[in-house]
Amino acid sequence: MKQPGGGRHTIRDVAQAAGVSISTASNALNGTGRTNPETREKVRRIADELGFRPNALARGLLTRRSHAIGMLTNDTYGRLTLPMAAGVSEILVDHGVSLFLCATNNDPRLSRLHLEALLDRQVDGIIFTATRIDLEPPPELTKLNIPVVYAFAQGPSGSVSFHPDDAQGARLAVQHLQGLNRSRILHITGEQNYRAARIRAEAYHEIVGASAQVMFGEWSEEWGHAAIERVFARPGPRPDSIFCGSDEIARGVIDALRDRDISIPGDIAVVGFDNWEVVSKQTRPPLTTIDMELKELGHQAGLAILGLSRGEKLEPRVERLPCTLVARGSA
Amino acid sequence: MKQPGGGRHTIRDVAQAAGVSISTASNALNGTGRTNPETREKVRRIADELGFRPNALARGLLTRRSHAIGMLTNDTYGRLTLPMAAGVSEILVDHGVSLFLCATNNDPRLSRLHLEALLDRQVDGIIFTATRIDLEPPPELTKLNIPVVYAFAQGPSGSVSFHPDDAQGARLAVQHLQGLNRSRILHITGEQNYRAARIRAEAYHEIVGASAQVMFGEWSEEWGHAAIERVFARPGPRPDSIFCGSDEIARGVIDALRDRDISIPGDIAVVGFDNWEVVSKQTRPPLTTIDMELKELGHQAGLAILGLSRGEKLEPRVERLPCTLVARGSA
DNA sequence: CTGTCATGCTAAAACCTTTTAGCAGAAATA
DNA sequence: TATTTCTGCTAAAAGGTTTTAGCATGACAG
Repeated sequence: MKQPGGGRHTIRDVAQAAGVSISTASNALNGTGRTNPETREKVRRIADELGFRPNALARGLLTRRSHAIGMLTNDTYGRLTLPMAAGVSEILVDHGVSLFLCATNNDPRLSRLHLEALLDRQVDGIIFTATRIDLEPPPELTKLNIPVVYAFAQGPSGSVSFHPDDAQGARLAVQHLQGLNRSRILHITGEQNYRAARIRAEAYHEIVGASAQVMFGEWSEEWGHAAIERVFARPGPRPDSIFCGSDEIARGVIDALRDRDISIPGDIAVVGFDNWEVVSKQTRPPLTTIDMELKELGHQAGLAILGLSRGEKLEPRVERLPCTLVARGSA
Repeated sequence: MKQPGGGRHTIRDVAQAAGVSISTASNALNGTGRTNPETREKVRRIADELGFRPNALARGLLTRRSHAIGMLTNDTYGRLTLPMAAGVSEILVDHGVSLFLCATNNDPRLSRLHLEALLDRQVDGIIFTATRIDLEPPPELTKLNIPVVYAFAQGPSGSVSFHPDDAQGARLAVQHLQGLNRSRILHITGEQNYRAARIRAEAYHEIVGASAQVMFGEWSEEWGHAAIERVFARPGPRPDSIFCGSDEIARGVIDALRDRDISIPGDIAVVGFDNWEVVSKQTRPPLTTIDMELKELGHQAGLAILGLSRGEKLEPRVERLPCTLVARGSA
């Protein structure tokens, strides 16, 4: 039933087969204009039989809406970007919108290349994501005359951005430990120049008060080890619980504690941050941790860009989405 | 300098500003037709000044090449799919081709939805990827009249597909252990109904010969633990080295061996499979493992689909790309 | 019987680009 | 001088869709 040209049926074919004009066919299919119900049904039936699907390029050219949006991501597909991308895509697909994925790999040249390609393709909007929360998005983005949404990344003032609520997540963790009657809560986290690390540490500090003690380091399992070593090397009372800045750090911490035959959570309870299942489900005992709900964050970003691309006005804001606590064995 | 319509400059604007016709402008910019060098330079200069970039939709409509390709992926962005996607994208971007990422999540409805969207957008080709190597690709794919390439997934006969060379990877691992004078090599791997697991086990068997011993199980750290437990529970000689089917399994194995105060690699050498750095760099000692070169696999798939989309004929084949061994501390 | 209006349809323009065919004028050839 | 060839350009068509303006037809009101 395909055309000899190897291509697909066009609306011409539908119109011809139905014995109407192209415009009537278009109107019938889209429910626009005035059409006799009978004609409409007939056209639709025939379009169905022919397997007609409109050419998105032609449609986009005319309507100036490509029904595609671009996602510019910073890192080579880290574990943070991806659940978000899945969330975004999940929302878009049901609205007939497709997703261009552009990995910029932190390379400005690639960044520009991808951005230009997206503009050439008349994308309806762009989602900018960065793993390193403190990295500034490329300034070109702000001058665009298509909507931009920032996810997990700091947008310029006047923009819409979505973040996990790091402070609330930290409070969740600490309060969970306090609920277990722990009072000497230590916080072992990643690099201080990460905004997320600072926000979490601050929230922790506010709740715990004077006894607060923060150890900044790296976002690695190794640092978890090293930190425990340091804690046990010095005199004074031991913590009865540890709030870790990432699951990887928590894994290092737990392994180091096990090496010292400390019982978890009996002697020391441990809470992580990320709910990266490949880590958190594999520690012994399994890790109680904070989930940043990245997929939901993707949903929100997707909905936002969808609305903006339709011309809806969204008030500029930094939306902080609540984290949840996933209780497993370690606390 | 932008048009009042909020849009971008069109080739009209360029032609007008240069005082030539649209066709001359097009010819000058694309180097087609016969153009006076002077005119050509002038047009190009003006296009540059105006920041003109051709509308990809209009161009695609006419040339019937959208310069976009779709990547249909099975899983919600697992660690296998993503390095490949990065590799694909890396190749494409330099040819001005963009990548639609479609996560089908193993849902046939989503699969169809994404596929239709891709066809509507006139993509120049599709790359199909599946994490579970034994999953059949949707049969719709075979009837398409645009090129399809399979990566990490079994294509139907007559198709082009790319895989890591599992057999060669397994041989690499075993021969490395033999080079360390290990003779009692045990193979702990994942589910037997994975083709990759069977291929690797077979290659291992061929080299090791009579002393071969394969333990199939799950692709998890836990199974690594359990397997070691089982090995140490039974009588008879212990292995002097273990070839694991994945880094996660290897991690479980190493942890279990450490718990028993077995020295690694002194008493038992361990080799993994995947080179998933977040695991392999964090074991103690760091894991010697097989890298499947997924990014390179992505490169190859990208080049293949690019060629096919240009009308080049590629002979149908299953290409197996060599794995490499990454030596760290564990063997 | 004339004028107004609603209905159902269509022709044509528009979106932006590439490409084909062809037109003048100049230069080269016969 | 008359013809051909080359050069540099342009008008127009094409690609597939949506949308605007308008055309008959028939119903209805005055």
